[in-house]
Amino acid sequence: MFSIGALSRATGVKVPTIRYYEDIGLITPATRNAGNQRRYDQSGLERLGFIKHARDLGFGLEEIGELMGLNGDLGEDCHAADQIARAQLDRVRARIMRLQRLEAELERITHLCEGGAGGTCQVLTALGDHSRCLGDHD
Amino acid sequence: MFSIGALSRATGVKVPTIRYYEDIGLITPATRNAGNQRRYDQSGLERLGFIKHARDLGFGLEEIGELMGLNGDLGEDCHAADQIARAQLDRVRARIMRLQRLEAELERITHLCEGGAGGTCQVLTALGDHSRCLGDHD
DNA sequence: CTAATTGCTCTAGCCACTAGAGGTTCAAGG
DNA sequence: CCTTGAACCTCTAGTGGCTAGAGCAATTAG
Repeated sequence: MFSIGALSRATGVKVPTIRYYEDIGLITPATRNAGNQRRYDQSGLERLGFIKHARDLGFGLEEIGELMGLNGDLGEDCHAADQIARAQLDRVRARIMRLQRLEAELERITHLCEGGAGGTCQVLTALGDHSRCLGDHD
Repeated sequence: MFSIGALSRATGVKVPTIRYYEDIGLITPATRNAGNQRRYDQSGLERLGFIKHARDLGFGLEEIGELMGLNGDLGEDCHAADQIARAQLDRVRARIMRLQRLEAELERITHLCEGGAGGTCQVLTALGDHSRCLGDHD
């Protein structure tokens, strides 16, 4: 049996975050000892580890709740899990593409400072004026 | 003179967001007409356009406030603007790298479903277990 | 036995909005 | 001039995913 602090160290999830997950019903309320402190067993550790890993992979808490509701059998449940993971992959790819457009634009803008010849700052001008952009970020 | 709705259409910034920007002091309070409605002129339009573009480039509102406080002269101000832009570029690049690690991992996980042969869903197992990951996402 | 650490609950704050309630003003048509 | 409907006003509360702090109670190491 672990305390909440031990669980936190074991998973890398902060103590208030664990309590928060309990509050919103993502994990079932922990059993309490005589002094009203939360105690966790191995399965509690595994569940929180699952959540941590899924969070690191960018899944939202609601999706994580869905994933944890699946029982792990092959078939329907596996298909559902795969669909959630694929949706996340699509989102990640979309965000990467968007950020790459931003990167290109910011790179261009930050190069403007070097050969500044006019009377006003080209960096500020570029930031304020989308029509001077090369591509369509956003 | 534009109404808040006309300003919204012209810039692509939603009406409640414009009011929010005024509330937090990012834009100076608009002048009002006889009926207490906000009226904007050309310079209000330009300022909000600047904010919109900078937001699209991923700058935070606080940074945008700093950028707008710079007067656009060459020299110190231009250097300051350039530094803010470069910091943003660094952040964007860091986020891209992190997301690319996630992409690789999610790609691997979503491929597990196809040749599922064992008794439990490999997708769910992979989601729950970081030690099975190839790289260090996060 | 005491002191330090860890735990408890509760409230409030972060960012950048978004939604909704309930009321007022404006612009166009008759 | 009057009506109607859209656009405007203020205010409060909610979103996600936590984080911080106050003010206590329980545990644990020495």
